[in-house]
Amino acid sequence: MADTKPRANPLFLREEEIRQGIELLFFAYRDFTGEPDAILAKRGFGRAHHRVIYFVGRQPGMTVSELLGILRITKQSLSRVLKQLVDEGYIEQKTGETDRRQRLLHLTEKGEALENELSQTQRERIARAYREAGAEAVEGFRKVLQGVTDETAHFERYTTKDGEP
Amino acid sequence: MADTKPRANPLFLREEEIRQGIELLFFAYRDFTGEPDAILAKRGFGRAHHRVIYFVGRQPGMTVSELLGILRITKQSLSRVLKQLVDEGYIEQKTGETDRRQRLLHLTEKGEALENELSQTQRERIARAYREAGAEAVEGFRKVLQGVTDETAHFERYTTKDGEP
DNA sequence: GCATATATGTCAATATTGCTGACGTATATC
DNA sequence: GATATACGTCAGCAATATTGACATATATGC
Repeated sequence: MADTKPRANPLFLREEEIRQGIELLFFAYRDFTGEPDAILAKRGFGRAHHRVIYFVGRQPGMTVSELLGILRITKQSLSRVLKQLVDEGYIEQKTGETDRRQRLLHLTEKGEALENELSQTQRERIARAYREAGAEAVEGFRKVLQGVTDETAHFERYTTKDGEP
Repeated sequence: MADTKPRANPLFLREEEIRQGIELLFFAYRDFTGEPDAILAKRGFGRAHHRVIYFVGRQPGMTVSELLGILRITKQSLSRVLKQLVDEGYIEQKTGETDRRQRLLHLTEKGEALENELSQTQRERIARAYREAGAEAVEGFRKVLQGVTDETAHFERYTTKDGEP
């Protein structure tokens, strides 16, 4: 199993390469969430609040069901953070016009301000990484991460929406 | 702020591109941790146990301090999961020879078996994504994720260690 | 050799975020 | 009118993180 001559065993290199990928994901995610977490903590919020604010900001008028599908958590879990965000004036719920059972989610001004503050650190981080790596690398980054992601359900519908704004 | 003609505003496209990066990271990480989480749940473990087992398997003989530096959690948090893993026979602690205060961490056979089972799903996922995306894309993926990661401390030391096995 | 620093462990209290199960209300649909 | 769907809520439980305080063993500097 343990070959001491790395050059002699291409499978070892492959394994090493793959494990580097695993670790890159871990470290990148760890550092990526660090700064927003600190901002959130000041307001008594956590990462779950960030996710809700982010996706509602991304797709205003989103329904609760759609959000649940993206986050892949239970409605009880979502309900807790969503209620807080509504109660504290970050998110508004508007009754759906075609289907009055729906509660369409929107950021308030206060919510938008927080969204901006939170995602700014992340946007800067990504922008810097993109700039330093170059356009070609960015395309590779996208291809690989798409491949890592499950090709199912909401993600597809959600991400292919960029065609028509 | 809201330009309705996307083509006319290159900054809008850039923003869109960057937000896609944010989302790719979120979705990839979400799906990447899904399978191991299910395996862990059967043994009464969580994601934190996985991280410990993974990194100890990656660098046998690692100290507790080094592990803390990688995970960036408090020693109390680590202590809880580490104690469980030691008590249940997944990890062994050996007193350091040069520094007897250290408790060098190693996987037992049982620990290696679990490590393998857990990371296999992730290795397969990464391997598939790499295969489908191609070598050049992989290089881009690495460049960008390195850029997203903080260039500090333990990560550097840890990842540049692959030169001498 | 003594003071101090470091590596590690532990107890206690608290917060966030996830889960399951059960139940309720409003609205749509067949 | 029966049934399904969208959403909300109460209650309890578990995993993971935090802070703060304190303890032990060993290393290191003077």
